[in-house]
Amino acid sequence: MSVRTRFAPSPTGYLHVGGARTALFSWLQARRHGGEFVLRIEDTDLERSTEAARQAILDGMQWLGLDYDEGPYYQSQRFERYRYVLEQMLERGTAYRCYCTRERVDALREELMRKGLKPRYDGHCRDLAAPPPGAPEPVIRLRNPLDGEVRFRDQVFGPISVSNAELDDLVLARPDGTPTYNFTVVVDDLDMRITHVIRGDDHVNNTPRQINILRALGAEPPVYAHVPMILGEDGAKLSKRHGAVSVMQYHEDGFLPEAMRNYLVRLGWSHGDEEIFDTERMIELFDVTDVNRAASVFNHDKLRWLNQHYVKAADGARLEPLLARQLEKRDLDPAAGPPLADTVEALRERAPTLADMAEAARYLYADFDDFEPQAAKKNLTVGSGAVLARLREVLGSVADWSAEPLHAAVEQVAGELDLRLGKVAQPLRVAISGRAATPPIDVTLALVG
RNA sequence: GUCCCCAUCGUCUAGUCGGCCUAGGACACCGGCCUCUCACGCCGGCAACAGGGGUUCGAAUCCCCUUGGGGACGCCA
Repeated sequence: MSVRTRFAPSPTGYLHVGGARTALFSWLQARRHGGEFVLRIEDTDLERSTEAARQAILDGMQWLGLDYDEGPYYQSQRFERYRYVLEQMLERGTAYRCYCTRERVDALREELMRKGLKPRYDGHCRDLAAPPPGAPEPVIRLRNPLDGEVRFRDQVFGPISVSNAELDDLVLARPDGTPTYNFTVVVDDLDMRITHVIRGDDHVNNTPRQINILRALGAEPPVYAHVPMILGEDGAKLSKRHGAVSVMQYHEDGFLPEAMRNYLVRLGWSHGDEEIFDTERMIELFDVTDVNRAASVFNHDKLRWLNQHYVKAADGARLEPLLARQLEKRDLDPAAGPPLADTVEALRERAPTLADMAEAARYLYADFDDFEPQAAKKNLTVGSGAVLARLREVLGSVADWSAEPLHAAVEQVAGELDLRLGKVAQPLRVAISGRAATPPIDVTLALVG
C-alpha cells in the first residue's frame, strides 16, 4: 500500500513554524516513499475560522514549496458525511445521545478535580431507554469501552498504551449536530485513506480516543507519528512573544524558503553530521521513524546562518527582485542606484538576509547625510582632507569607471603619499558611504558611480 | 490533582542491537590567520551525558527511583 500523509491545519491563524515543520515532515514522508500528500482544512469551528487565515496557510505552504497531491479538502463541506456516520453509530449502539446539561457536566468535572481524580464523564446517559421529558437537544457521545487498554506503536515515541478506564465517552457531535474534532479527524483520515498520521505530540493523548472511534467504526488505525513541539528560546512553547512565528513573516524579513526548509528539517531530525540539506537530499534521507522524541528550541541565529549559506549559493538573478522588494519596503528606489545584479554580487557574502542586504545597500540608492559618528570621527580628520583631495583629482581622471582601474587609482594615491592602503581607502570609504564597513573599496567605488 | 510523554555542550544534534566516547559535528561565543573596512574562508579554543541506585568484565547507551520539563484531561482544533 502506498504511503498517504496529510497536513490538517485549522484556519484560525497564519501558518506558524511549528505547523510548517509538521507539514514538511508529512510532505517529506510522502515524497520519500513515492506516496501522496493531502491537504485538509479543519474548519469545523465556524466561529474561529477565517478566509484570511485559510489563505495565509495556503501562501505559507506555497512559499515553502510544499505541494499537495490532493485537496485542499474542507471539513465544512463534509457535514452530511459526518452526520451519516453518526447515524450509523447511533443505530449500531457504538454512540448514544446524552441529555446531560452543560451545568451538570461542568459540576461533575469540578467535583472530580477537587477529589484529585481525573475529570471524566460518568456515563449518566449511557443506557437511557428514552429521552427524559423536557430534555434539551442532546450531544452524541462515543460508547467508549469500559475496560482493557488501547495500545499503539508510535513511529517516533514507540509503544504507548492507555487504559480505557482513563478515557471517557467523548462528545462526537454538539446539540446543533456539528461534529467535533476527534470525530471528524477519524472520519476524514479514514475516507481519505491516510496511512500515516503525522502531527504534533500534543495529540498523543487524543490518539487512544481516536483509535476507539475507529474501532467503533470497524476500521483499523493508521500508523501514527507524533513529532515533538518547537519551543521558544526560553524553553516555553513557541509563541508570538518569541518574535516571528509566522512562516510568511520570515519571507517578509528576507529569508529564503530553502533556508527555512533546511532549518526546519534539522529540528528534531538529523543525518549524521550533515547540516546542509537541499530538497532532494532531504527527500532521499528523511523518514519519520528517525525523528527525535524531545522538543527542540527554535534558534534564530542558526536560521540566519543557513540563510546566508543559501544567499551565497543562490542564483543571483533570483535574488534581484527580492532585494528590490526589500529596498522598496524602505522607501528606496531600486532604479536610483547601481544595477541590482551588481549590488547583489557585492553584498551577498555579507548579508545573512535580503533585509540585511537592503540595509547594507542604503547609501547606494539614496543620498545620505548620516555618517556613522564613530567612523567619521576616526577617518574624516583634518589630516585625511589632503588625501581625499588628491583622491578626487586622480579618480576624476579615471576613464573606465570599473573596479580594476579604480583599484589602481587608489593604490596610486597611496603610493604617492607614501601611505598604507588602509590610510587611504578607509577615509574614502567613509566619505562615499558614510560607514566603516562596505565591500572592497574598488567595488564600492564602482557601485557608487 | 490524574494520565501520557521527554531528558547529551547556551542551542540544534551525532552517539547503529553496551566496549572504537579521555563523548563527535554545527550555530553562538572567544582567540588567530587572510586583509583597505566588513564579511566570506581557514585554523584553534571554551563548553554536555540532570541526580541517585542497580544489571554487567564494561553504560551516555539497559532497568528502577528522584528531580526537572512538556502535553492532555473541552459541547477548541
